[in-house]
Amino acid sequence: MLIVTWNVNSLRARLPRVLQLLERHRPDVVCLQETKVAAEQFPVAELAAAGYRAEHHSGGRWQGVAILARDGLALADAVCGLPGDPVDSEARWCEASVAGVRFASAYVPNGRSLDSPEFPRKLAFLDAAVQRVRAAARPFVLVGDINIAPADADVYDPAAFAGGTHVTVDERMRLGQLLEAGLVDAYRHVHPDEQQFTWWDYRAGNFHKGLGLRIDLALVSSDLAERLVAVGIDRDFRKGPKPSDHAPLLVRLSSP
DNA sequence: ATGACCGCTCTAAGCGGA
Repeated sequence: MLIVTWNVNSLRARLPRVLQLLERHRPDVVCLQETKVAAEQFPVAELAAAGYRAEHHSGGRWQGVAILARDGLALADAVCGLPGDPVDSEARWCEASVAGVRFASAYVPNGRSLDSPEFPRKLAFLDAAVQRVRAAARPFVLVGDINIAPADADVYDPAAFAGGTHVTVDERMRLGQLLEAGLVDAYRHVHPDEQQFTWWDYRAGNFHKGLGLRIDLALVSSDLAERLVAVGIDRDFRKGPKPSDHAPLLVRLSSP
């Protein structure tokens, strides 16, 4: 099973690149974040023509998450929203089951700055995610733009991020709780020592300078971690015409 | 160099993103 997670920064603006990804990799499951599309504008027909069906939680101009399944795979039991998230007006979490695996596509709040009200809101979202993961049946896959760099090795310049979001003890403690709940950071599990990023600021030529963060994660339940065959980041999708500022993360599981 | 982008839209030198 090939699973992809990708923050597309607008599904409407990125549709050509999403279709390119579907054609190139033929993934079984694709979790999208920051679709930034109203429900009635979700490109159902275009995705169907490419051989995919979607469940989505769409919030209009901001946020938005989706789960796509390749034709022939059962896509069932979709649920929008994260129980326990104190903000229910933002589309940041959706779940669906594909081929017997429960998937959550998550777009964790950015947090903006440590003194912003958005920062405790980010922590509260993460607390709710921990509760959900503890309660969820296995096999379970939580993927998405988690907006936390797990370790300093996942940051191009840790000194530059000191005092900022994405690297604080408060955020990393909650990521640790997700792992303690039985999830495995699939990229780090397969690549214990490599430094690769999933996001690079559009500005300042940061992508071409290699200045990025690893903040898009695939967290798989331990029963699935045994089946990890390959985990990679397709940097080609950060290149070329109208790229997202995130690159897709690809996770391949062997057959059970 | 505390610079540089991109997509959204109540099209504003506005906001949010990370």
